[in-house]
Amino acid sequence: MARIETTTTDRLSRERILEAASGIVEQDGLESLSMRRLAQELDVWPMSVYRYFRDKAELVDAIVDRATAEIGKSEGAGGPWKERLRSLLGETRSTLAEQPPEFRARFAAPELSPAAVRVTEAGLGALRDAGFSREAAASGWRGLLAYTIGFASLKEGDGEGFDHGLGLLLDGLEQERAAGS
Amino acid sequence: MARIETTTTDRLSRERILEAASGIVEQDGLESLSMRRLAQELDVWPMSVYRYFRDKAELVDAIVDRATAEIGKSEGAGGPWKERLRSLLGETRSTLAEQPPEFRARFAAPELSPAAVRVTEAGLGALRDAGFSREAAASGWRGLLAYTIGFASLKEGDGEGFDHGLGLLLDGLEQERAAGS
DNA sequence: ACCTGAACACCGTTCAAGT
DNA sequence: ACCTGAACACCGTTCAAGT
Repeated sequence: MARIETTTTDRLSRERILEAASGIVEQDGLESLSMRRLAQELDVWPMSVYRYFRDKAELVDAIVDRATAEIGKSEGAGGPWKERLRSLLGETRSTLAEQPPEFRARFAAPELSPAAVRVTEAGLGALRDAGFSREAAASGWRGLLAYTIGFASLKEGDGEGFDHGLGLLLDGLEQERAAGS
Repeated sequence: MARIETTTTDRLSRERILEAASGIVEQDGLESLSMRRLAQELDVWPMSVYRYFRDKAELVDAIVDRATAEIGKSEGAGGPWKERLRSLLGETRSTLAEQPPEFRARFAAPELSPAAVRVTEAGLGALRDAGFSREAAASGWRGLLAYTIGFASLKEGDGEGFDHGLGLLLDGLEQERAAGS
């Protein structure tokens, strides 16, 4: 049996840094994330992290992207449009609800988050497929996204009541489309 | 002409501290607010602020309360219920839109903010007056508040489209009430 | 008793000094 | 050229020393 070199700490990498950083945020909140504590948890010099991330802001950006990376990945183009939107926004709500408020705020400025861009494209696609004009789709999506982000912010309850209000919005949009307004 | 004692700095007070702190947040954002900078701006020793606020968290609480203090103050009990809610939520949205995301997050945990409590009471009152059951009013309010907070979070545009989606929710709730569900 | 300000235990980041 | 770690310019807050 050859002696095995057990370097308990693997080589540093963006992925390993992000994993540790996400763990800190999940456990103790964003305000507990410091470059120094992160480095300590990785058993690395504080400055080593700066090889992989320009500064703390870039690191936080990457954490948010990672936390929201799965949203909207599984959405196909098939099925009734209301079901597609229910599924897309339900997934968005439940994922955002787990994140700190600062993370949710990024979804409201879609250009800052790849996931927000993807979700918006999927949502607009569903509305366009359903026959909404470009303007109606954009306006409708704005309301649906606002409702979803807001509900994710509500501290009390899980997603209770989310589907109900979402149904009101979707039915209302459907009625408007039928009326051709 | 008697010599006038021009102590350029008035006596320190909660109000004076809050004014200066709010100014810093408005100008440079919440992350720029530090006890040390605040004291410097007030031309006071850093520790003097601690006479009026236990710690920074209590100070920030007070800033949020101050920033949202006017919401829902002018709402009477008269007029059509949908108009009452439009006015209440419109005011809520425009006020929250000016605040940093961390401030908005407090509205989602109403027990933390006197203003959120007041707005929720006013909103529930309007729904109850309109004939909604306690359960229907609570559920409906949850959706309306979520929509409003979410819309306030959207970075692009002012309140454009807010009334439209709000109308869909209100009309939907009205239809449900009529159907007696 | 009150006020002061030094001190403690932190930050993010720069940069000179070492290899 | 790379890596290190001392140093800089900050934090919030405690607390001993002065009045």
